[in-house]
Amino acid sequence: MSRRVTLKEVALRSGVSYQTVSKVINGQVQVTSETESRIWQAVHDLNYRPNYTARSLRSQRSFTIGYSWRPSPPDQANPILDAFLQSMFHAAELSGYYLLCFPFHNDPQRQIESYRELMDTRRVDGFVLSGVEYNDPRVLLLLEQRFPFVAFGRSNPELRFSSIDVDGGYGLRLATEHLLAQGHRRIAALAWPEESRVGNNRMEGYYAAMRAAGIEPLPEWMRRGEGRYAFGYQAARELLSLPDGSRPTALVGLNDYMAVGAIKAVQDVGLEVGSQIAVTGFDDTPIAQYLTPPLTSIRQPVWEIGERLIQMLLEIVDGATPIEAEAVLMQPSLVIRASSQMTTKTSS
Amino acid sequence: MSRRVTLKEVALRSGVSYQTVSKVINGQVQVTSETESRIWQAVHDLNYRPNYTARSLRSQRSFTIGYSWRPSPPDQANPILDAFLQSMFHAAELSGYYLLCFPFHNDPQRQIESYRELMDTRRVDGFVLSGVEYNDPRVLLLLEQRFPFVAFGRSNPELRFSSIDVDGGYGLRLATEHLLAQGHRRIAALAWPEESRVGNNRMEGYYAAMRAAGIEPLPEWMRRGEGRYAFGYQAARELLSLPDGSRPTALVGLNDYMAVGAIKAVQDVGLEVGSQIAVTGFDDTPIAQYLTPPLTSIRQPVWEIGERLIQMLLEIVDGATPIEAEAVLMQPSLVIRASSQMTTKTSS
DNA sequence: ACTAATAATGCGAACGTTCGCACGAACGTT
DNA sequence: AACGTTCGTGCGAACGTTCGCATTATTAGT
Repeated sequence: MSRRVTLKEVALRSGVSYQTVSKVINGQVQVTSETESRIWQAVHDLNYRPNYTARSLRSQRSFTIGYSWRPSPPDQANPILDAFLQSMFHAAELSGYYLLCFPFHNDPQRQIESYRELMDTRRVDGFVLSGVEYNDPRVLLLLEQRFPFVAFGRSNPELRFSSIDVDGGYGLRLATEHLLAQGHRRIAALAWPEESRVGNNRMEGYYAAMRAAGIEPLPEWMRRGEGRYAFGYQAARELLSLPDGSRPTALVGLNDYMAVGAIKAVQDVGLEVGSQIAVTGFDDTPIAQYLTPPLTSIRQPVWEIGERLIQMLLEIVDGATPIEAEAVLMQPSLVIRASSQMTTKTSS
Repeated sequence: MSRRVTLKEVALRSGVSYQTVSKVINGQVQVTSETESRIWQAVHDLNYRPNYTARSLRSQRSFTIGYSWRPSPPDQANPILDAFLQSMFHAAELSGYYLLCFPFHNDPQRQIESYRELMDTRRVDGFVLSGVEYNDPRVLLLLEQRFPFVAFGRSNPELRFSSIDVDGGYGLRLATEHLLAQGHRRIAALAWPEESRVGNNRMEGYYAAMRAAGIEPLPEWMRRGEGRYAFGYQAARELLSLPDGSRPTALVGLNDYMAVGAIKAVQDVGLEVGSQIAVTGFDDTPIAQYLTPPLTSIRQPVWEIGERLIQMLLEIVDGATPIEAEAVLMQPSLVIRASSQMTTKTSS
């Protein structure tokens, strides 16, 4: 924690003014190749690195991106957090940026305060948002302040900002079509409440696939609730006790936790998952492949999302010209495992 | 992205010099209660917040803590990452600090370069390390440079630095004693390779508990390998095919993934987990409670660890007097579920 | 009323950069 | 030979704070 090498020392050692050293380092000026090499030599000898804070003060940029996310409850881990963060760190580092992470506050007032603080103190140059909701106060604040940000997920259509979202409808279409291809006709859904935009998006894919197959889903096949194990279990029990003609033979879950609950319910009533009742999830939670049977699920291109989000944000932050907001939609992929297959052959 | 309020504007509005405003805000000086209230009024009216960068440049502190961690493979998520990060964010925020997160590089050279960069550019005031290894290059670098840091986990005993670790030995003692209390006598272990300090720590608890019960574990009960599902499965199969007299009736896993693999192996040979063969894990991976049967596991006090790590680090960073390095050991707790109980009653 | 002490405030400098402009030297052009 | 150009480099200022000391206003002590 000792020495600090400054521009002046480099200048002294290479016999030019310190401002010239600065310009050479930033490639803003032509100098004799001789002086240039002297300067670089000195930089190297002294192991000089520009003081980030000073550079930042002068150039009015912090080279820092703020990110905060809603923590998952302890019994329901966020399966993509690690990869999502790492992908952003890597992409940011390539452009000389770092991520500043700050705590998530449930109180909207307090939460907004966090964002304001970071903006007003000029601590970050932009934000990445995730888990945006309809009329998200953060989005409203940042749009109003014209502060750069991008979001993982969409909000109200009339709010214009750059975002990337996973095409959940496409994901559910894949899952539903896969089940239809296995011969299923009565396919039920474990869904989220109606207020959930993400949930509604995903369900569209289910309806699209069903109707394309000429099937009009029965209203009782749609169960809405909190996306947790307990609800998945309960809903599946109810679905399995429907009368013979309407009892589903397959269940699509909007997340893995509900699907796992459903698997347990199927097994508890003495039916076999896969061969008799098919189940699919969403998110491809790591341990899902180690269940008995392994869970068919839908995987999001997390790494790519993180990278592109950062690239989009830095274009806004760095870019000379204002960027048109764009909403990118990415395609998830279906990972087929035993929980949705007639043959009990364990894949994976 | 518009206005920026500076000290000077506040000063103008309250009729004092901007330096005085600074001092009042930082409570470094006495002023008339009248001027004081005028100043605070102006601060409030203009919504003034000190520019972080300028403050940082002048005071030579970044109020930022660096943290980087090794990402988990996609099929083996880190169960405590989310809570660990959030706990640190909260603790840091209380003291006006934020966390700067940066990518993890596998190449040691490149990794060290990341730390050097952040130190030399004065971008962070200290680091939190996790996953430290014997002769960890990061530890050696930071000690040599006398740069403030704390670690989650221990390293060589002769390297003196502040750290918090979970008493894995205690955890395994709890698990083993629990199994002994259920009447088990032949208890095998799914362990990590001998080079693993964490693994060796944990195993000590197993041996302690066994010997305290007057049992000398057979060498063949100890299986070492990579801490993954596949190894757990394989090792359990081998253990279950030992001759009658030495075949274990219980398995302790050093993590949940091995335990889950073991559960599958037990079921595949037609035995019942819990009533016939008991299995325990380590980490209390969220989905472990939803397995069939739910997995008994060991839970680390993650939130407390994160908070205390930050407190320790800030004492070093903020403290006027140098702090004595201390190695704190925290006690994990046993979460008993059906996988280790004779009665098939599902707890959880 | 005069000085000494104390309280309240102001002032200049510094932190380490980047930025814009100015300046001299070398160059080619008329 | 005098001129405009370009090239290489230097200089002063600024970014918005904090810090130490100087200065003035106030109070108390004789």
